[in-house]
Amino acid sequence: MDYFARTRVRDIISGQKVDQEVIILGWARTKRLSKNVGFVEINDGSSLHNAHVVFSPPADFPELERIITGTSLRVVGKVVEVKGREQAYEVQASQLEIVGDCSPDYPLQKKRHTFEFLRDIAHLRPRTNTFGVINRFRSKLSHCIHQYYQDRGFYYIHTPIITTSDCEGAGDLFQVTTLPLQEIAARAQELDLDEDFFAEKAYLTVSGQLEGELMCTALGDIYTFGPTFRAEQSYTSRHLSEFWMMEPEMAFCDLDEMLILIEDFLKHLISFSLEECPEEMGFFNKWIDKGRQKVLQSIVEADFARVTYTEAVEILKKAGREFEFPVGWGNDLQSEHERFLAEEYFQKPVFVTDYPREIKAFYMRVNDDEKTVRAVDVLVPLVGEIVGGSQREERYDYLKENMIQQGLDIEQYSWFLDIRKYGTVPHSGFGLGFERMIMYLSGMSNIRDVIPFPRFPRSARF
RNA sequence: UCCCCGAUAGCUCAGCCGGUAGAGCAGGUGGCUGUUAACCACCGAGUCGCAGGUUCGAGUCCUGCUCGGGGAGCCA
Repeated sequence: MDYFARTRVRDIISGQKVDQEVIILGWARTKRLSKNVGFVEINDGSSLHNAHVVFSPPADFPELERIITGTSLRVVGKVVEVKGREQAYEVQASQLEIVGDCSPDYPLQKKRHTFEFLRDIAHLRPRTNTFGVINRFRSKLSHCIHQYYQDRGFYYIHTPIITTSDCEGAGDLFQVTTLPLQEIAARAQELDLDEDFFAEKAYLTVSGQLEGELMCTALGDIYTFGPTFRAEQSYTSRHLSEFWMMEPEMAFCDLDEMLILIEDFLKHLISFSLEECPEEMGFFNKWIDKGRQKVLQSIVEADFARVTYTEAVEILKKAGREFEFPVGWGNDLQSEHERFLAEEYFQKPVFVTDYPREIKAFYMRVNDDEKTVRAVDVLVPLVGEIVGGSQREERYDYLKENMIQQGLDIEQYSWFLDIRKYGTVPHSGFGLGFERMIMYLSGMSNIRDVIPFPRFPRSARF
């Protein structure tokens, strides 16, 4: 092929190649033919926009007949500037070659499809405008996250996917096993864990946090960014069984210092999107959520709201409205409460800190009041909880007591306790749900449409 | 796991008080025009999600199941 010789569509429509001959390798999105002139729009994945290729006269290009939406093509032609058209540049074709015919039953058409339909053809939906934009945006935002932390002296740590910690405090786990379960079940035998691959129960990770904590006591500032697995039976528009989470962990950092980092980080992601991804954000603003850009712009310019859990409860009590779930100190905040705080009361991202000890995980640092812990959730309109984090309990005795109270196997977590035994330091960390961040930035309302291959209960195709 | 809504052509949908199936788009054929979600004409296309039930008769009413959507819980 002409892999190295070809010109990407992105570079053609930006005008870089005007008056030059180019080779385009891509897929037909739409074709319009008439007697004297014909048009084929070609997309090669490098941009939302298509290259407009002109065939004049169409009779000179018999292959045109075979082109339907989806056909893969090789085109040679000259880039010309045009006036008074939607597109600023076109390609006057001199050669046309069909690389791969497209069967007429191709499901994608030159019109809008519902996201529900596209989920059923997740192998083809990357070729649509929306998913092209989403996937390019995911890539850019991933890079941005790495850049942000690398620039600040954080190290990227690859924490394990397979773990034997069965209670990281974050929900149900997928068990990993090589035992022949069907045979064992057929013979009604007992499972012998000693025969299993790791000779003990193993799971897919629900968080890299515990390993992150220990790495930060060696490297200072670290972050993880990888897949995370939750086996809950969640059927909602904001939960996945497999999702990507970004988790920094900072030694010698308390909660208040971390809040400064979180706010700066989230604003950085927003600024990056607005400034460096105009094509994507323009698309979202036009087709997905009108007014998205304005909302994001206002977030960058204002401070996030900050309340303690106790203050939040007071606000909810005074809200003067009936909630389905009762508001009371000691109860966890329900979705409706979080939505009220973020969408109605503050109308911007809000930090909620210092939750009751009983409703939070064992590793969170206990406050002097002995009733609350140094936890933080960041709630945003539309998505809900986008960040969850805490200052970690760095005092050996407190941590051990918390673990016993919450019924953890001390023996299994001895390595986690050791960190507090050998030169312990205050440290803090949080987790950012990558897909939820994409939702927030794009305005996409279903998390299954912001990840290429969504996994959720009863669904792991493609 | 619980609550609500839905499933009709490849896609998006209409189909009234139960009477035997329709439109746009897509595909095919022809025409026309520097077209741009192109346009015009014609053509083919359906086990009305599945299984029962009520009825002379069910896309339409009832029950169960499957799948999809929205919400709750869990959380990122």
